[in-house]
Order: sequence, then C-alpha cells, then structure tokens
Amino acid sequence: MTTRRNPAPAPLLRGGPRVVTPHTGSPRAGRRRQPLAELLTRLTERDIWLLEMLAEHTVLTSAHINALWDNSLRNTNRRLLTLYRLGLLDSFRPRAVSGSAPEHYLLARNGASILAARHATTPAALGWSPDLITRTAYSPTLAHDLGATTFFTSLAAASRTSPHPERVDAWWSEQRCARVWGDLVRPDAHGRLRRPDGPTVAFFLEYDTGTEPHARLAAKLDAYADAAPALGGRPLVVLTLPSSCRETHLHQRLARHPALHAVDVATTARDHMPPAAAAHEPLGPVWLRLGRPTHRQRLAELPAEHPDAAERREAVAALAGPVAPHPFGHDFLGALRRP
DNA sequence: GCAGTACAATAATTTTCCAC
DNA sequence: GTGGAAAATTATTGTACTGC
Repeated sequence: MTTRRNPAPAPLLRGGPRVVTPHTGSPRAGRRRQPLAELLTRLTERDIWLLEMLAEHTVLTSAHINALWDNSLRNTNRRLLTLYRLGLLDSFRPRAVSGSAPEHYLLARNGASILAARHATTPAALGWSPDLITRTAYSPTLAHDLGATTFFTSLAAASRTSPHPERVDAWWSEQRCARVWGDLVRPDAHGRLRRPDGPTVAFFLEYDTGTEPHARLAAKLDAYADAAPALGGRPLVVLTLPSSCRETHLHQRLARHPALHAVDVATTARDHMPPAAAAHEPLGPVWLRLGRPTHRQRLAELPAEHPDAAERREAVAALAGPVAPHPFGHDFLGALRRP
C-alpha cells in the first residue's frame, strides 16, 4: 500500500488554493453579479435543464454533464465555465487518487434563484442554501452519491449508442425517493428503462461501496419485501457492487433469502466487463439474478413492471408536482417533479 | 454572436528515482 | 527511512479558426 505525501483531505473550492499564473489569467476571474433578468437572454433550454438536474441531484461532475449533454468535453467545459462566471453554478474539485479530479458543479445563488422563480418558490424550498457547496464538498457520502450518479449517466450515454433502442425514462434522486416513499424504502435512486416494445423495467438502485455487511444488505431486501404492496407489486432491486469477489460472496449468502419470494434482485460487479467491452457497462449483459444466477443478462431483460404497478406508481409520483421534460430529443429524466 | 473543433499551455496531484 | 526533483497522469482553459 502506498502512502500519500500530501494527504490533506480538503477539497479545492473555487477561489481557494488553486494557483494560476498571471500569464494565463485566472480561469475563475471575471465572475461578477448579473441581474437575473439579464441572464434570461443568456440561458438556453439546455442550461435551464442542467439547473433542474442540479436541483434534483445536487452535484454533477463535468464528465457527468458531458455524458448527459452528449457533447464534446471541450464544449461542455466552456459552457460550464460561462455558467460559473454568470453566477449560476458553483464548483469545487476534491483530491483525486491519481492526477487531478474533475470539476464538481452545484447550483449557485443565481441558478437557484432562477429555478425558484420558475417554480414559484424559494431557493431554500429547493434545498439550496449558501453553505450548500461546503456541505456537499465535505459530505462523507459524496463518493457514494457520485457513484450512483455515474451509474445513471453511463446508462444515459450508453442508451444513445447502444444497438438496442432502449430509453432511460426516469432518474429520481435519493431525496425524491424519500419524498415519495418515505421510510418504506430508501433506495439510492429510482430509474426506469423503457423497452422499444413498450414494457418498462422500473428499478430501485442500491449502490454498494463495499463497506456494508451482508446482514445490512439482507435487511434492505427485507424492507423492499415488506413494502412490495405499497410499491405496486414485485419491486426490482438492482445492486451494483465494487468487485466480482463481493458479488460472489453476496450470492452465496443471500441466494435463499426469504425476501426473494417478494422481490426481484439483480447484481452487477463494477469490475466485471463483458467480452469486447472496454469498460463496465450497466446497460450491457452484466446483471446476475439473485437466487437464479444462470447467466448474465442485460438490464432491459430483467423483469418488467406490471402495467398496474406502473399506473399506481405514476399516481403516487403525480402527487410530487409538475413535469419538466427533457428539452432536446431523448426525454429520459422526464420525470423531474418538484413538490 | 454563439457553438463546435483542434491544439498548446497550465494546474494539481501522485509516482518514481536517487542522494543522503 | 526521508526528502527533493523530475516524470507521469488527469483535467481545465486560452486562443485561433470555422460554420451557422
């Protein structure tokens, strides 16, 4: 095991210790207060959609945003810098294991104010506060939360290039799930994948960092089994694990768990790569059914939800507010509802 | 004017090597 | 074992150019 010479854990907040030579000029320079009405002439639908996404998911890295925008990284970074200078976004860069970390973006005051105006509410009601960046940058769950985010942005990017025309229909944050289902279940996210022939694979994401004991994961499955009637039938829980070794042990321990009578569970290991794949691909054949691990399946091949369950879920979700559809093409994440 | 592309320069960090 | 210098890695930004 190697040790770091400079193990300071503090994230780098913009305006912090990041040194820029006078020759290039500070990349953070030029930020000034902008009247909100003036900003209206500068914002595109894509920008507004990004603000909505940040309100929903709190923090996204430049790579996440690039994947969602389906853009070149250069263009994504340039636009993000513009939005930062307009006071719409805040950002920080945590320490990285190797090299430097990507920029992490959140809503800044102007961005929160514009969103609040659009939803006829206040920035505070949207979860924004002046110390949001500090709370987020130093959050002990930041890596876990970003892991769940990476799962969905990978899914979204892959669905655009996949030969299988599935579509990511929805991506709900942990906070939205808590608002909809309360203490019944606490997934890290909820998503829906729509097959081209109509059925929808709705799933609850549990992102495992390898720190929870098997008993804790078993207890989560019990909670899903208990909540199954309220969740609209037989819920599908997808568990993404850090290693094949942990996945194997989990299957050995939980293959006959009683909750499997009421819950469908599929696992994947993030170090597992299908043949000819360059990286772990959550849309690909990487999922093993718990209790019946005959072969690895694609996410779209996992059990689709019953139409009645979909109807019941939509009714519950409708209580959470209006829809902000994706403005450019693929309308995944269309279920952005704000209470 | 804005978005997109390409290239070069720069920053922040870890890793490696080497002298002491 | 420790500390410093150089190399390597990863990511961002400035600039020039093109096209709409």
